[in-house]
Amino acid sequence: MNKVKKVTIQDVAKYANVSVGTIDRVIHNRGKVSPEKKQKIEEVIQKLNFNPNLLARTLALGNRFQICALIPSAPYSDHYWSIPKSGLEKAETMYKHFGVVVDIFYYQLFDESSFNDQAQKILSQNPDGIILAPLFIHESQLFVRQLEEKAIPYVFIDSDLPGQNSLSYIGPDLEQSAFIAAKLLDSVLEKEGDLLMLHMVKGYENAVALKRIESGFEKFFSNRNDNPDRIHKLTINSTNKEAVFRELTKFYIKNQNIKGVFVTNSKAFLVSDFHLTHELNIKIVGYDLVQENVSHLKSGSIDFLISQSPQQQGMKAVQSLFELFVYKKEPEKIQNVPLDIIIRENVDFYLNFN
Amino acid sequence: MNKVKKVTIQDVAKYANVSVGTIDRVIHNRGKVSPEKKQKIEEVIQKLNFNPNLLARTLALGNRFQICALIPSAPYSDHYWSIPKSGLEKAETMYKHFGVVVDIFYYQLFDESSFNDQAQKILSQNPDGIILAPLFIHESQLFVRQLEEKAIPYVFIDSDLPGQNSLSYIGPDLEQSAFIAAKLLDSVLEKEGDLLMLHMVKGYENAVALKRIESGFEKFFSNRNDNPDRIHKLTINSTNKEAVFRELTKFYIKNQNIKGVFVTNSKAFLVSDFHLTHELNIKIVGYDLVQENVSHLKSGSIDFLISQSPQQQGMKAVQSLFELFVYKKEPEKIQNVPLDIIIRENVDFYLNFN
DNA sequence: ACCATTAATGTGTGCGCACACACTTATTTA
DNA sequence: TAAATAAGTGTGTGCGCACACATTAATGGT
Repeated sequence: MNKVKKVTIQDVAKYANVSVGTIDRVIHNRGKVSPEKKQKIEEVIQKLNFNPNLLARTLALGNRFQICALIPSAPYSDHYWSIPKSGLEKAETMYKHFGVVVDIFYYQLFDESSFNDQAQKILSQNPDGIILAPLFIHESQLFVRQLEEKAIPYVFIDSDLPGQNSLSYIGPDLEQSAFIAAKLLDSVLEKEGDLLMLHMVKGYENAVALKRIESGFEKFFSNRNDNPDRIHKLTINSTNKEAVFRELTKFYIKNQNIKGVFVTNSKAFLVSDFHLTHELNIKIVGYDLVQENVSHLKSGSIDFLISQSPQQQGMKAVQSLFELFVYKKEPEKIQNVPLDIIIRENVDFYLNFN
Repeated sequence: MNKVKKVTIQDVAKYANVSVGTIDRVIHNRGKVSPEKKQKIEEVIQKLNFNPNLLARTLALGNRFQICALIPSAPYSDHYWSIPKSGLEKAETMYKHFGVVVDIFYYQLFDESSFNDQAQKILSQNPDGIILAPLFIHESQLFVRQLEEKAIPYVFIDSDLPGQNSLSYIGPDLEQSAFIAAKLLDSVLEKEGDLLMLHMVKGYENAVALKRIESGFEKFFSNRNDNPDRIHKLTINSTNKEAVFRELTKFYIKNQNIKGVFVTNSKAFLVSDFHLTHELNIKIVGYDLVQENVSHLKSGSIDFLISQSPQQQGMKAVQSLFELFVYKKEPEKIQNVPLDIIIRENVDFYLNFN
């Protein structure tokens, strides 16, 4: 058994003929060390390849890093937001031994006041770092301003709020994701028929994000010099089934040559439902592995889903903050996650979140 | 600052009116504890939600877990095997604080004797766990037998060796991956033209694996009652460019209606090269994000690559062994990794291995 | 009734580190 | 010249746990 005996601070001390206290001073440059010894010690550290034992350090310091996350609540299991949440939790169990605590606060998806309430609660806790899904632009900006006053670092997940001093944005490249959606739709369409890009919004959505998506989608076709009239856009101000059905009916009656739909949120299953009830053979590309989408994908009524590694987003967010706390390591300002292309045949591999 | 004071063994002791030694006995059931106290203590542990501090435990035990990995060497950077390797290393830095050491041993891809040499070296180290890429079936079986004699747990990555007592297999579902390849090829082919499934082997490959791939590929078309004559198979006993070109020339002259090729190893770029030099417009689906494949994908001469999360394989392997060591937790016997569908538009997101 | 077992419990030490504190010398200052 | 100050060092304690060992209480045999 080759016990790769770890080099300890004691070893360094013995080797350099000083006490551990002096080593400690050098490591943390607290001064009060004669230049000669300092240099000697630094050499010894090099030679012995000494690395402080993070375990012992954490134990001795007893430091706790409180990370607060502010994300939408998942009203039911299998809801989209339960996945980033599971990523946060997974990362917490990973890092909890190093004193990391992740407290998750939830706001209601269409209720800014709940956002503000929770934000204030978080502020009163004086956490060491924040993970924020800034779905409400204005409220998020206000919150972020307060964080900056308190010098609390924060990362965005899921969607970005450019122009802020966030430590990092961890999420999809939206424009590229729409470009991919376009390509996928095109690949199943035999190069003919019209296309619909369908937004469903409730008025609070990030308009910049939608613009990016539109631009990515259109870019694919303009790159090919396609006829721009092929692409239709429809915005429905609701995610309510009846409302969506009503609007879709109206639209499809006027536009009978639609062969493919790109649904720009996670509600592709609603459109799929509509197609099924009206026996329309129209292809669908959507976002996110929410339960309804998955079952429509498996039954073949949705063709592609684009998944933006939601679990990884949660994990990376915690990881980025942890590394900042412990190693003073600044993460990349933008961390784009993989855009997974999901079809019926590979969906199962993406579904197990232990 | 809400210091979420962690519950320690001391707290439990005080609360239960016993000494820490008794708590310790209960936790590790070393016996010698009166039933009443035992029950009392267990209740207190529940009530206070006591969780042993893994840091302190690791520090106190001073245990080191040596994991040896035996994988093919990566002759150049960007080689396929550098990715699982990076996964192993990433996991090591993650778990090194808990005493995990991952020693990687390399064998030459087409040299069984190098495999045996390294295997013996590993055995002489008496490691606590093994990660093995069992590309050489016979030699791997021999190695595994020796591991079992020594009761050293082992996991397979990349390819499975069914019928062995491995702790886990961490890798792709090959059959499904070929099924996906078929679907992708089909989706870009406008439902006509012949298909080629191309093996390149050097005689040492896992025949069972190839059978699985064939079966998955064929299943897709037979599910649709396609004409089986559409599918051609070719096996080239080399990965040498000249040899491959020669054999492909021979084949394409005889089979002029081929519209798509599925390359069953990571050498799709060779076929792509061939198509480019001979100006053939034939679609390609292949495996793995090796550097040459990526550049052909980006230039458009390869259409799809299927990636089998190589980095995750390395990470999960270490993780599985770690959890076995520390938590006595047996992993799933088969851990299939995601089969990522890679196209030009999303490849970049999969390429950064910090 | 005595000592020898055995069961049940408590105590002390070290893992590697950070940090407060104590201790030396040399250098000022009153 | 004594005392205060500073620069450079060493020592001791605790973080939470595991484990060897010391101690006490309960039971047995003769």
